[in-house]
Amino acid sequence: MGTTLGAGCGDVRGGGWREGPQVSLAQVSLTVDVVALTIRDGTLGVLLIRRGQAPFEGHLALPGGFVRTFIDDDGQVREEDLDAAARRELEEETGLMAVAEPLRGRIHLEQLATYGTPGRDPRGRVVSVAYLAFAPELPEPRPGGDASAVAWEPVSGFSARPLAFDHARILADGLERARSKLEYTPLAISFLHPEFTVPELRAVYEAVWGERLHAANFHRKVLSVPGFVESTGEATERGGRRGGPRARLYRAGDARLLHPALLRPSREREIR
Amino acid sequence: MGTTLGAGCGDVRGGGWREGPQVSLAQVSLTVDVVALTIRDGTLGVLLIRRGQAPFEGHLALPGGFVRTFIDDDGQVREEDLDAAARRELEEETGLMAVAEPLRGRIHLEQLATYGTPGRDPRGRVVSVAYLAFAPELPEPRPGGDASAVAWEPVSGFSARPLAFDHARILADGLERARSKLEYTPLAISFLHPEFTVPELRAVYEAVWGERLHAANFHRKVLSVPGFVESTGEATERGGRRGGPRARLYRAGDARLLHPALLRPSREREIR
DNA sequence: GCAATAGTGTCTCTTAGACAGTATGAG
DNA sequence: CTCATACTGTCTAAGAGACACTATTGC
Repeated sequence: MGTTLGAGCGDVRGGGWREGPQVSLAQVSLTVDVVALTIRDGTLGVLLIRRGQAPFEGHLALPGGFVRTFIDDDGQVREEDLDAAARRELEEETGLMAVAEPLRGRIHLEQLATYGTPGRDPRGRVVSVAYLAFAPELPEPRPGGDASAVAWEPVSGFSARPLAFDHARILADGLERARSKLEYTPLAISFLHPEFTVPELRAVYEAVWGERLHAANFHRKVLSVPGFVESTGEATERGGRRGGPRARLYRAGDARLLHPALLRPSREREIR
Repeated sequence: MGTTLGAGCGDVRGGGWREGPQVSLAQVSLTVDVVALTIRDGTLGVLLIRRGQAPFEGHLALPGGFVRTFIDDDGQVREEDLDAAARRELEEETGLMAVAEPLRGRIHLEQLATYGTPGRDPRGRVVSVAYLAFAPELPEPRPGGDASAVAWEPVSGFSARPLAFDHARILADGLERARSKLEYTPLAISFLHPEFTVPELRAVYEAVWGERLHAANFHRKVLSVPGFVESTGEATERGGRRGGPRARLYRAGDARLLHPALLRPSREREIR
């Protein structure tokens, strides 16, 4: 129990609480953790670090860290926004900012959920705001911050190696959110470069959902959803690795929601 | 700027941050705020309190308050879970616990999102975890905690009276989440008593979505979605207020997701 | 009786998904 | 050439939504 638990500090507001144990307002440490997903070699990968210090030293974990308060030279307090903290941790701890500067802003980042179960962090009361990031294929990251190593790991095998803190739960929630968002938003395109083919888009869906899709129906479906993709008029320079015609190129359309949605074939099994 | 901003406290972890301003780990105050929705007289209502003290004294606000740390008589620190804090604030600040004890556990409560923009609370760095609650029609609440008044307000008019803090934004996010969840989950049933009729269920959808639905098609659709509702074999004692046959009674089925989903008719307009 | 409502029948249009089939290009 | 692949055609079954219609109740 290292940090100040805030017992007795904070401005206590009057009235309304009951007899019984002494009560104080919780001052908590706030962290952000990022579930960053990408597609590498046709499989879904998540960015994991190996922790360089206690607690959970040597364990795999999601990139993340404490939200900060900056104190400028003139004494002005500058607080960090949660979204900014998530983006900073992702860039800093993985070297992505240095390695892939032109990709800044092309990484989709959204808040996932907040985890505050007492005891989730042995250092004391630490509440974590988790974020979900979708990134196009990126170069190998480089460790920074308190990470001793960092790498894209296939999500299929993550359960084999337990993660630090409650990060396995956060990752599971992030994966479910990602799988669900692919159904009714065009976010799959966030995994791709600005110009892409329909088969590449299908590969994203197959990797995230973990199942094969019917190529012909997927193709027609994608083109029939208004605003999903927009033709560039161009085609790839060469055919696929094993031959075939050159695929046409598309870019993102202006739709923010897909209607009708692309539903997962296996949905029926999760209904009850 | 009342509360301790945590500058300089907390266990600083080594390495990795850049030159420039002095940096410290943020110790924040943590609050929960609840967007509690119900259907009253066929219209969607949200539970609002009138704040009894500064800041925003006299303004309307969502029920909520600080997450607490309890210190038992033997000095043991007992931290409060976020979900528990949300439920406690909802019950305490509105008197619902005393008024409607048998309804505890019948109120659906889920985490909505976390709001931590610097400056959102004039008292300092206060981060709020917002929750969304669906409740069946409840008796009038009674003020408690730091609320000087509390009431169910129709959501249609909330924008006329600005809410404290960033609660208007939180309410808007909660409404959108609720509207969306009705499409693909059976949560509309959370607004109803254990036995209900299809027209009552339709009234929930109409109130939350704010649009009239086609009664005949809605009826057939609800009965055709596997596991949505389950017949009790009974019917209401009397017909509607203006006549008509007695409606059959149903209870919740075992589905956790609706497939196929019930889509909002007006969805097309929000797509781009 | 009249008006409102619960619930069913049925028709049309759209969509999902299966399958067949053609054209293209790497090796 | 062979074979995988991009893409199109077409058929079937299911669902969404519109409309007509019957049955039942309060007044």
